[in-house]
Amino acid sequence: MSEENPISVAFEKHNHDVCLTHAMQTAEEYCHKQKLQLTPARRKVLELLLQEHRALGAYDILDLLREAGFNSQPPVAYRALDFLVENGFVHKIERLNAFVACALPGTVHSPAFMICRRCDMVAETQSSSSGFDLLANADASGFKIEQTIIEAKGLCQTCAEIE
Amino acid sequence: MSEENPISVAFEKHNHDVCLTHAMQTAEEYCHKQKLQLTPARRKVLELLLQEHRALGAYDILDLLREAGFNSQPPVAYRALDFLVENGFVHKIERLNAFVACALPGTVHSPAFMICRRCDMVAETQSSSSGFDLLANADASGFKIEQTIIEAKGLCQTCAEIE
DNA sequence: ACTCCCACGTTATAACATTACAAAACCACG
DNA sequence: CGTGGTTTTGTAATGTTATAACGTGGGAGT
Repeated sequence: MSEENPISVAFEKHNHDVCLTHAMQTAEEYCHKQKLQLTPARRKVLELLLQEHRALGAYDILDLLREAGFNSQPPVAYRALDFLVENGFVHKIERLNAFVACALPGTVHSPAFMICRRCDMVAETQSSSSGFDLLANADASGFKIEQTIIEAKGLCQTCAEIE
Repeated sequence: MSEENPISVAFEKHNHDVCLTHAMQTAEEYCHKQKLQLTPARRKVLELLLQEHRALGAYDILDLLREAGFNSQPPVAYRALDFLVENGFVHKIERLNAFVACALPGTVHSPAFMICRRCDMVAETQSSSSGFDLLANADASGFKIEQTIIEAKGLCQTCAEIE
């Protein structure tokens, strides 16, 4: 299980408990090392995203937080999400205005996402940072890229079979 | 989004009148061929985006429409934008929740964008659709990509010099 | 104990987007 | 023509996503 291929892990069956535990541990350690506070709200939001294993809107998260006894004003969720995104534990999916737990926490990576338009499943994959035109053009125009988002919309295998 | 910005010049100087006229002509012809209606509101929105030559939010567009004597309820802008996006005359920049006129109207292309975080300038470029990992992974997992968005955030040359 | 920083509590509001339904304009074809 | 279906628009209301602003409290270092 720990040898799971990172590619499209979301589209394959696997043990959530294990990946949740592992991801939380990674986050703990990272925060400890960096002297960052993984406060209850932040921890809970990360847990929720890992548990759900899909993209959640900020207000979905807010609802879940409320159920868990947390405060439920929007800033509560957004602050936690900002923290988690900043530190690479969570990614924002711009197309969906939603958030998803990182599949490879604790590693520097340049993610790309495949988003099923039918079931809203989000799978994280790696984008190579070399060999495509965007970077070459950026270079030529003097643009300094700091971060690139890549989001592919389409149909996951399951939904493609259904349609 | 509705903020006026002095640095909002393209990364390269060029004659807006010419590109506006050309783009409008292209749109006219395309719509005529496809039996699509380039109605006054749709035409005006496209003109506005070409004129401004930067990304505008839907409500910015709405304001400009109002100034031009059009109706100003949100659906007016969103309907026009939907039409223009569907037909490839305008692209949506997901990161900014904003819209920008296509730099290559009338051609099938897979755009990528460079977005300056300082001046919100948006430059369109081409993304090669081959040779990067996303597609390979998608293929391997059975995901059928229909559309990919690529948005790079960073600093344009001008802003990089200022900072 | 003081103070600085960070995180949180809370209210309010801004910004972005859609639903729903009625009316009007357009257009194909008999 | 005219009439029926399709597309577009008018309009009100509402839904969804995100941030501003300002005050409070708690822990670390001095």
